[in-house]
Amino acid sequence: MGTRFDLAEATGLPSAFFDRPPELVARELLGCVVATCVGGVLTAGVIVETEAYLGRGDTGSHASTRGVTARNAVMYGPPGTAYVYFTYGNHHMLNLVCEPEGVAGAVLIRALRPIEGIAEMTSRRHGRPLRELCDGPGKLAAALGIDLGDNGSVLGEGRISVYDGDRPSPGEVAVSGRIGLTSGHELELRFYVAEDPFVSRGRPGPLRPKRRTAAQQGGPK
DNA sequence: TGTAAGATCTAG
DNA sequence: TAGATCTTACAA
Repeated sequence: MGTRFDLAEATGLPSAFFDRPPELVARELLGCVVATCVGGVLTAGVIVETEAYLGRGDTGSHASTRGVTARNAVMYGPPGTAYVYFTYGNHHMLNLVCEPEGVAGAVLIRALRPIEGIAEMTSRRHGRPLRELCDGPGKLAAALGIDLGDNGSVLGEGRISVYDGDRPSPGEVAVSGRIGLTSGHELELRFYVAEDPFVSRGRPGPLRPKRRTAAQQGGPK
């Protein structure tokens, strides 16, 4: 790996690739390439870390709500579309929708190894070093220029495309619990390339539950 | 309508 | 380690 990404020779992943259970897709996305073309600038990176999110029975998933909501509707959409959402007030997350239309499922892209448009990514990440450009879901979305405008876009037809790449051997793939969840973290649905320096630094398990109350927030923002 | 929680990141 | 940021879901 480590070869320069060539769009002309890259093979876009077909929707059939995503028309499968998220845990399968999440594992097989490792080594594939996510690319965006925002403002005429191409940026791309090799996927080194993913998490699978399932449907109603997965308490860590946005699809665990009582039914389809305005936010999670895209998770029930056709496979091979982008599900982008905004969280924690300042971060966008990139997910790829899996399963047939009508069935909720998605894979969160958690970390990339930058390979194309590094200067642009560095600019979008305010001069952060290469290792820190895409080593987290919020970071990679920022580096790739992804925002809510990409939510629901079909891969390869909008600004986001996903291409086949050099998959790691089974021995290089590690599995763990998902990161940052207070519920559902016990499920081993996080897949990453072991020993890869671009994998995020997060650790499995629940985040601290401490929150400010409305009174502590001290009025409108 | 109000409250609580959240698939995070960064500064100190 | 704690704070910033604000959208979403759900209960009352």
